[in-house]
Amino acid sequence: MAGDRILDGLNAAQREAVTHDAGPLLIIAGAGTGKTTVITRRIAWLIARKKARPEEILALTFTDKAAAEMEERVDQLVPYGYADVEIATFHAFGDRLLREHALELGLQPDFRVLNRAEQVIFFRDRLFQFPLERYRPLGDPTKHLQAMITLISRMKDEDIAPEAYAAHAERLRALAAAAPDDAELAARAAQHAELARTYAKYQELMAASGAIDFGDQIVHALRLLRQRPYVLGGYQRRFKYILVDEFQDTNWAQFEIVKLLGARHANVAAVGDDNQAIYRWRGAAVSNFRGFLQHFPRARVLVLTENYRSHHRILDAAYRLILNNPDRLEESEEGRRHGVTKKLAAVRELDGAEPQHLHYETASQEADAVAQLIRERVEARAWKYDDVAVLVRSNSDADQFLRSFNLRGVPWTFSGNAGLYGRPEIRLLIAFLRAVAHPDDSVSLHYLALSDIYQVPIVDVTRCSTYADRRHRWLFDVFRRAEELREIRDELEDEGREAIRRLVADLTRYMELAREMPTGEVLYQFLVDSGWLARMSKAATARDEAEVQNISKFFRRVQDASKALRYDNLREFVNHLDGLIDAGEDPAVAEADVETPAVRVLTVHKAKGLEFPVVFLVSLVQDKFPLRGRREALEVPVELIRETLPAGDFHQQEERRLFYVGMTRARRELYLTSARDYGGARQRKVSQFVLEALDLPKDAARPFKAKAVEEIQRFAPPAEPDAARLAPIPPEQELLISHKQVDDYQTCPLKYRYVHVLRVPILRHHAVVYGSTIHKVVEHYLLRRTAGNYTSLEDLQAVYEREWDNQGFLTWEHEEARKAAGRQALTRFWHEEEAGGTKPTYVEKEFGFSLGADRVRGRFDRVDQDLFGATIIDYKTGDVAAQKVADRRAKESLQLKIYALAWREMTGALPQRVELRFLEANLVGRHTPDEGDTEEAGAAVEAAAVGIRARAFEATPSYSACRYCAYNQVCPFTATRE
DNA sequence: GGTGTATCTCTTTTT
DNA sequence: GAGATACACC
Repeated sequence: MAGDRILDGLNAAQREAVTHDAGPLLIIAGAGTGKTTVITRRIAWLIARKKARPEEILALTFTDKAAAEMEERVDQLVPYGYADVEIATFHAFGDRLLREHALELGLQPDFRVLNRAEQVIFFRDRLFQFPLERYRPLGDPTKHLQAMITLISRMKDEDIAPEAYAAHAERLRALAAAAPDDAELAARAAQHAELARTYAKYQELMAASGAIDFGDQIVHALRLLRQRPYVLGGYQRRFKYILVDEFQDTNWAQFEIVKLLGARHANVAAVGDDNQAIYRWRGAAVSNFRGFLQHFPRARVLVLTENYRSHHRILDAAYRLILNNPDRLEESEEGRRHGVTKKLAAVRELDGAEPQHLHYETASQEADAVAQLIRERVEARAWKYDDVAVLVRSNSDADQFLRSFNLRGVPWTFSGNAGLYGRPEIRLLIAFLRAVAHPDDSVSLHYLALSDIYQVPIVDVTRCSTYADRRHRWLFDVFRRAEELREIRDELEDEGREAIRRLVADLTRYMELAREMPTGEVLYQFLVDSGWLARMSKAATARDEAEVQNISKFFRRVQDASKALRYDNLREFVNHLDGLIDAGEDPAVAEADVETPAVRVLTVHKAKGLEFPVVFLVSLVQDKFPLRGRREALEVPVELIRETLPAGDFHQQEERRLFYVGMTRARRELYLTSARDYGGARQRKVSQFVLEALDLPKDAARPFKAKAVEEIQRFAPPAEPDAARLAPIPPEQELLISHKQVDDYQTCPLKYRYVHVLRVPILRHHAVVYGSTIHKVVEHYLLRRTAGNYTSLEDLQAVYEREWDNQGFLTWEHEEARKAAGRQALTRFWHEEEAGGTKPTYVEKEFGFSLGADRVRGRFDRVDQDLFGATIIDYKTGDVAAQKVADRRAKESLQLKIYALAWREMTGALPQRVELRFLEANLVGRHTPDEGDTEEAGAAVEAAAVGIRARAFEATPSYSACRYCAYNQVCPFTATRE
């Protein structure tokens, strides 16, 4: 009988686990101890011994991948091929329950499951239906949206219903009422009340539109089992045996489901390793381990410690590390009672080298040394490339290594989790789709025109953009009428003329096609016509191949997404895609071909469950690994959390477990590497985990030197296609420059080029549109006042109505709310001015002064003069919370520094004060400028002028610069991954 | 030891 | 651009 085969090769503890007859069972399976083997064989054993029929067994996992793998291994073991065992992820299982009982739960039977990006869109589309205030600021209504969605999702992990949250908020309100002096408590009560109402509203709206989210797949299923005893009874009778994989990753709600389903037979077997719990941040409750023993006090506990992966030197180091975590199961009361020990013993890899720590001077030396070592060892035939894995804590740590691998000719694959929409080939396709769907999207058209496919000379594109921008026309219209517009026609070279003609003809044709064809077909046609398809089919290099795979991945997404649309047409699709991108969707780039041997670079999280002969854990310095802990923007109130929270610094403990996971991936060799300098100003300390694992003294860092030449090579800027560089502006020629130009150049020279040189037209952001409307109204009032004319409040409001521009608002509710807020701010402004505001000396006063060969120009919103001197005032509409912030903004404003300099240049004296008047917040930021400010202003202007004259427009991407840049969708250097 | 300024980072991933 | 932290300075 098959029994022999099922127990073949198992050690004693494994055999016990597999053949455990009935009753609850907790299997604590350390890294590499054959966890999956035990589960799959146990399933096979239960069937072979007729303990249960296949359909009476339920096995729950976390990932689709794990479920698929388990299913395959069970199939191999169970002779008759009847794969009726219910092997599913928690979510898939919950989903099935819901679909079978949708009506009883008040759900539409064909409900849709929204992913994160779709949730964001759903919420944003209905943002103004939510009872929000504090968490929906009008200047940036979606500011807290992501945080609220995360909060709701965490609430579901913890099995906290909207009513429970509301009750908590109510308790806080009562407490606050009892303590009227505690302003902080009152604020907290109000915030939670707002969030609780929002959570309830979210559930209501989701139900009304027939949608659920991933969290609902668990909590609705839980509700079903709780509220419908006959449903619960049915499943309890059916599932005689339940197995849970990766038990340390279950959250509270998931364990509740397991408890309910297993209540009748109590044949629940959970398998996991508390030392490998690395998903606390998404709700995993390590305390479920202890919870299991409390819920099933008579549970059998088996500990697997025979490790089939690594040799003892690696295992000992990992154990030394993990001993530093106080909260381990083996230290707990329950753990002791059951004699849990987690010290792993090597049984296959008998001996090997101690894990090594390699420390370097700089990050690039570290990366280079790793690359070189791998190469040497491969050339010496000691390793193969695909024996080696480089594990990083954060995706961004991988860059340096990939660059070094390129330099040394080491083949690699990187499994990141994003970046598809950032690939140049995909950006181009998206730009194409946008240009066809929205002829007024000049940014995309601009990108398309300059692309390899159309190759319109940059001079010609710039000429057309500038023309379009000055006349407020679409770039597309200017292209289309290039032959008629004399200013354009006479200046175009033949080459440009032909390229533009081709571009316009193509786009027109695709617009026609898009009227009837689904998006996928339009895109396909473009790939054919542009010659890409032909090029793709003869992809020669690995790079080409990656490009092709990315394109086909995007293609599949296009087809998936168009299915979700009511009408599959290009416009709908592009709007949908823009929504998704805006909501943060960014699929991973295509996985590289696994057949070519290559070093695998991946995050430690992704490496969980995998093993490699050689492992490098890299960038091991404090604040990188362990990464500094960050709190969630909105947190589940601790009072509502039912699981026992771990004691002490649990962030650091989780990082340590993650490090443990990383170390225990290695079979034969483990290298821990670090460097002193990672590009910041500060020296970095070697990760405490390295010292703990290797039992090193605190000063164990030993620097190495790299060769200077290699250093220089690596810092060489990436080769940039030299786009018809124009001659610099000679020193004798005057350069006109404004504070906005200086500011843009400082932010990023390439942004400066987009805005002020190429003049790529963009849609203005609602906050900008709104700001300029308010500005105009204020200006109208002040000008009249200076001239001695009275303006009634009604007239002021009339001007406001007339000047109102509805560009860019999220929805009409947003527009209405903003408009009302503006009306209020203007009313207040009017009252204050009428009640005795000083009469302005100048309004909208132009200024200009020379700084060397440069001439700085601009315009003061308002200048008030009195006996003590001048006050320069600039009006703002932004959101400022406190006086301190307003003052700081005034103090740090480059604009005001330049204004102060201008005033001194023109009058000989510094203004006594500069002010930022925040109209909506009703705050005034004040600052007294000094020589330091004017010096700084002069230096900033000069630095920008030098760059602009030299036409130096290299991008300086950074998180903050790119985040709100209007060009981040088409800019090849953007630091945003969207 | 307290305060002000300089510096750094802005994860991890599944359903 | 915000928020946290490290460091310098008193």
